[in-house]
Amino acid sequence: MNTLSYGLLGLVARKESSGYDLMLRIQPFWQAKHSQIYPLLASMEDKQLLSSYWVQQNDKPDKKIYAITEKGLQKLREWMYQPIAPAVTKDELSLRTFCLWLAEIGVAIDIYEDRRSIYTEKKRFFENILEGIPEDSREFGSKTFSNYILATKGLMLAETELKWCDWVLSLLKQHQSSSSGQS
Amino acid sequence: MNTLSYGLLGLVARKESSGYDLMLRIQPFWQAKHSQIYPLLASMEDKQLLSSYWVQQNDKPDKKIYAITEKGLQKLREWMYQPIAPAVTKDELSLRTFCLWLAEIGVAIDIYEDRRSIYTEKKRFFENILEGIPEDSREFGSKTFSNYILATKGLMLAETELKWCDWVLSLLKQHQSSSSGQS
DNA sequence: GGGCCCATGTAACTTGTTACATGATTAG
DNA sequence: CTAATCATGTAACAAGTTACATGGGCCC
Repeated sequence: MNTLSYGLLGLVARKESSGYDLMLRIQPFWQAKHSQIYPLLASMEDKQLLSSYWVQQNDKPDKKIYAITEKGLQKLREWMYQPIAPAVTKDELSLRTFCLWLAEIGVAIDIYEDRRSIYTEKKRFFENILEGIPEDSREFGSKTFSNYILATKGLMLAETELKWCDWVLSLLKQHQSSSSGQS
Repeated sequence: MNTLSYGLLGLVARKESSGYDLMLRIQPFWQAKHSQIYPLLASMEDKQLLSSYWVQQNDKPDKKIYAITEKGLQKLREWMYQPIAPAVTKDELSLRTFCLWLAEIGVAIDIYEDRRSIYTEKKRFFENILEGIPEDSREFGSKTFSNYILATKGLMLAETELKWCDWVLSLLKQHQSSSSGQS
């Protein structure tokens, strides 16, 4: 069982869901495609950690709902006592930043403005989630406590990234104006 | 050519380096093992984007230093005009947080305290880097400008993660004391 | 004497991506 | 009429990890 499998198991444990829905809900924390998720769910069903049933829908394709089994819940509880792997971040922007010295300043500004708008959107995304969590669902012990603290983290990080973009842009624009007319 | 290859090319372009050194320097921005990096460097040499020579050392194993070629530099410049992929983050802690409702509060506290000390260390790491960058090496155009803005970002993010851990811990401890004696 | 750092490399495996395959409904 | 969303799945490939392999110097 890999980490993603446990993540899916954890989501199903809180609320039975379709593979498609799990794929969407796990995105903010673990970017995985449906083509990776569907086979994992199937193999967890083979191992009897999950059970499933089909739900017919009109106007939409039918969906397969997964629920956690007692065995799956047991497996999840054990997982809670295992050591936690450090976070892995892979951001092409950082690698691109290594090479900023060989780009024109206009290109550099475009790069960080693009990133700025991505994080503005991300900030809004987490703000919306937080607005949807009522005060009485924010205490430890409730299943939504996780949502509350994770959305808060997402928001805080998005704000920090935004602040950084603004700061970088201010440095770049300052340089641009101070050296205007020199080229 | 994948993203990691361009990242390595970008580092070599700023300073010729051994594979081992590149492996260490790229860690904060792209976690890759030496077993992935060495073959990539070899294949880039095959494509004549890099050249190499051996340096003999006493007391340490000999090392192979890579330098960028004109063709490699050309390739890097082209890369600067390509679209940038969004950041990918995979943090087991987030997935573990989904399942907090089925853990005891003591276990939860341990988890976030562990993470707290990791980010305290990370903060120090970036602070040290920043201290090593003199004022006059912080302007756009210099190769160290990248180091300056990336280290600043690393520091800002580490501080945010730290603040979040502290906040989560305060919620957990508050809950712990308010419900003490109830179990 | 045990373990870490330096330094390079390969082999076997797992994880993750892209592309293929299907198809109805809805919004612009 | 074009694209997106919902919904599931597989096949081929690329990316990344773990383990194997070697070996001197240094610190405790």
